[in-house]
Amino acid sequence: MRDAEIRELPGLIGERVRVSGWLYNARSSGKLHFLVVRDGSGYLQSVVFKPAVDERVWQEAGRVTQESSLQVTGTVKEETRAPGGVELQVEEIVIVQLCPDYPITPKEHGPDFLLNHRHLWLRSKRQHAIMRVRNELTFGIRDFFYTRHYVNIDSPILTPAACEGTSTLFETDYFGEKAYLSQSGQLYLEPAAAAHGKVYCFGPTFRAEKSKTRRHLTEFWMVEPEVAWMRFDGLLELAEEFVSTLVARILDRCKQELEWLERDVARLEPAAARPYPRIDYGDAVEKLKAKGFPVTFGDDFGGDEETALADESGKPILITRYPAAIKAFYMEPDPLDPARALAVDMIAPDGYGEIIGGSERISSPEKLEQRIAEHNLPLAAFQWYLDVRRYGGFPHSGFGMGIERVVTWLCGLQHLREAIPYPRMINRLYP
RNA sequence: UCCGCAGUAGCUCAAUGGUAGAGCAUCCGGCUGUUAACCGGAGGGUUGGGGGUUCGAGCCCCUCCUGCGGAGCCA
Repeated sequence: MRDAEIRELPGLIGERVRVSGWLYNARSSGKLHFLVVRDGSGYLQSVVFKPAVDERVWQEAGRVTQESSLQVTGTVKEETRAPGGVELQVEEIVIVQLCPDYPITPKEHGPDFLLNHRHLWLRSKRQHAIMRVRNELTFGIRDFFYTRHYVNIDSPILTPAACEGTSTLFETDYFGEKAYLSQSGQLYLEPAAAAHGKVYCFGPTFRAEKSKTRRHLTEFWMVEPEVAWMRFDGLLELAEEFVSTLVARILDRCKQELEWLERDVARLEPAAARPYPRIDYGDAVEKLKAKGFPVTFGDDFGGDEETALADESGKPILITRYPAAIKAFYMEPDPLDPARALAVDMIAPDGYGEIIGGSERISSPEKLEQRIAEHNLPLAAFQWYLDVRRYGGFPHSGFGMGIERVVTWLCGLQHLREAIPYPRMINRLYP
């Protein structure tokens, strides 16, 4: 007899194993108990047949409750009637802890109830699948950059001032001074690009905006590459290659999870191939006008507008060259039209919204200083950032991608809050 | 901050202004192949808080609280 994880069992047919886990669900008839055990690596139908076991084992099988921790020992058997094609013929059961009144039943629950029990909700099959996809995505991101010789540079979370001067920040006391939780690692990444060439940061980001939509969290994870000498065209190429590579990886390695999530994979497959459609901001405005949206040149797009612009094919789209006035201060003006910025947003299809925002950065110290003044930002706080231009200025570009929005899209979720283990939103800090 | 929707059993939801109900969960019983198993029985309620109208309020009115969705802002 050996200890085994459930994922190994298809290769252990006929062997006697012990599995440690939790009771996921139970069904019984007069002389049979079907105990579905989960151990994190999979789900196992364990069959207890009354004539085949001691009376004590039969009694234990009858009293074990949902989510009780237990160890089952028996013989692995190929069985087409069992989910997964393998089941365990039980000889011994040890209940480690009998679980009383598990709150989350196999029936429906509302979002508020489930979020109050997020620490338990994570055990459910659907949440398990989402976290597996998230895990594959974050590992795929690091793999993507590592194999292309990017260096991971972690940005600080506690910062002395607003990075972009737009969003509302969480303020905290820092030994008598004010400090803020970071809303972007980008500004700290640019100096590192001068040190290593190709860099990225990957960490939590905080926005104190009182947003109440399915697309917003107050704490979310963002990955931000920054590349020295990369111009705007190169940035568009990078964003496309990045997202298509990640989608292909998920389709290849998370088939089971996407099936459990009932994700329409055919809707995701087009995004695994390049190129993605690109549309100039000005053309996007015209397209929206033709569709009856009350937009004028200079407006930013809302959720409905983004959805209307999205491609029919299931590919994300790139919207390029936004008006400078509605974009961040550090973005390089378009040489063809200084009122525009070399900025790009990537919009996921099917209403999942913006997943990437990026730009070429201003490389001239004079131009940057002027922009800081125009945005009424405190010049003194940005001296170190201006140094990137003063001491060997160079063209560079980068973007930020929101992890939860991508997970939401990949998994086909209705709400961003399911895409992170412990969502932080307005009115929700527990558990 | 603004607009809209909602709050009834542990959970998901019903209930013309007239005796508060069902399914699931829990407990008891039945069934040798179940797939959110099924069948029978039992217990379980200050209808979010406060005030008002009425012979009578879960339902109508006022107010507060909480949650959800959207706008703004963004990834």
